Amino acid sequence: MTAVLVIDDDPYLLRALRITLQAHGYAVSTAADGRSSLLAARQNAPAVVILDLGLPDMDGTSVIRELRSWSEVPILVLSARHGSEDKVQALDAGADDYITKPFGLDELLARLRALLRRSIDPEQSPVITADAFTVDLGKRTVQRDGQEVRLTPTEWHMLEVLVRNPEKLVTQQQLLSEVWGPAYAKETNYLRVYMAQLRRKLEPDSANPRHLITEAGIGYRFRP
Amino acid sequence: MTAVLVIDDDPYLLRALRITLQAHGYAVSTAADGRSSLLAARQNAPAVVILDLGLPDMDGTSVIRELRSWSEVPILVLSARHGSEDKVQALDAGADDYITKPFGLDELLARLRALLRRSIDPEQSPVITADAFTVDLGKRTVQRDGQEVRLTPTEWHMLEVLVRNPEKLVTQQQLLSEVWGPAYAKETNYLRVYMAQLRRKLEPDSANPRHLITEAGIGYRFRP
DNA sequence: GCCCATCTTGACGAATCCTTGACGCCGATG
DNA sequence: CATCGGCGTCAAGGATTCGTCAAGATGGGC
Repeated sequence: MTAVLVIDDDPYLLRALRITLQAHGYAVSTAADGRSSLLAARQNAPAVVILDLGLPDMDGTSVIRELRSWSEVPILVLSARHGSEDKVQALDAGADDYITKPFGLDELLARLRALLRRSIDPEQSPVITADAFTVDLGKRTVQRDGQEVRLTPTEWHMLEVLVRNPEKLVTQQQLLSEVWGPAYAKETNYLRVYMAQLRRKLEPDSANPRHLITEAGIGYRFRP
Repeated sequence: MTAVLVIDDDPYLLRALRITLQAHGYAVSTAADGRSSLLAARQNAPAVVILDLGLPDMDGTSVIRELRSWSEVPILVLSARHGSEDKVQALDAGADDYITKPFGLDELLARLRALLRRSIDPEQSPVITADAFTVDLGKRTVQRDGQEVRLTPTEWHMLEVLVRNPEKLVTQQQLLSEVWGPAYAKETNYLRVYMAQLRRKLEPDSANPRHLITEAGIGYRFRP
């Protein structure tokens, strides 16, 4: 099921969107201000974000920029402001689409479909195999010996970053800022703890990892 | 230069778009009806298509569908019709965005940028080959005889400096200050130790190096 | 309010990497 | 022919980083 994060400070509109989206088969999570929305985006890793500009605590374009600094999730902006300037600002900050209020719900849904079509399609085969385990990026699941492995959100997020860059070295800073945020660049402890978790769950011999390789002093690498 | 195909049967709008787009650095080709536009799309392989609905010979959604049947190029639709139905139809047919007339040119340009941002695929990293080994600067890997060679951070850093300046002489001071910092200009010991390491790992005959050449008294040189 | 899963934090031996110094080789020089 | 400086080699130690574990802290669901 496709996960959508709706960010809006108007409880009525929020409720209407939640009901409509759920009726069309989306899994909906919500946030009412900029700060909590960034947190929610990190934890839920939604497939698409619907963002109402004019939040109480943060500038709209700031939210977009923060999101973009670590995520490529498609962003659809809602706004009451029709001016060209606002649109250009939001789009150039990293938004993918911009609808002005009032809008038709069917138009919103159609634009949502258009965005999702783009973001899922280019993933040729969202399934990555590493002979010991299989990662399905679309379904957000991992299998090992035909058995599904349960990962915590953070474990998954970290695995996803590595798996999306096969063979490529991902630096500790990249991982930390992707998963925990740019402010955590010094907490390399987290990496060690979670890498151990991942290896225990995924590697046949976690003492001699074959797919989740550490490059001492630099970062980690996923080898299919 | 980014190639844009503009499809519009209104010669004035067409001219305005051409001039604006060219002024912003795009290469513009045009078509005035459905049939010729499909031909143009095949021949020019544009990076993005701007399509005005309401062409004389074909239905707008038909053009989109035809295009989509063989191309994934982003499509931005212009239309005079504000109805939800038209938008939904176009978007579900495969369009990526939909603007209604009249529209601001800067909004059009911003939406164009948003579409193009999505479609640039992750470029493959530059690979440097030296017939005995290959260096992938993007993945940060070195291969020799198809086998991956593991380098320590310092080894890699030093190799990187040399490989980024093929055939060029890199002085000892340049190497030292790049890898260890400007304060280490006297520690030519390091260079000897690490150059030996690199040659042992990479050169077929480390006693007679063919790619990592010493220029006595001056520095080192990488020869592909 | 309690329980459970998850995340954070700190400490420890183990593994890896960097530094340092000694030694021999070679060509240049006097 | 003897000396000297620059280079390659090697290995030991010390410094840094990594893997591992387990005990709190946190937060959501009931």
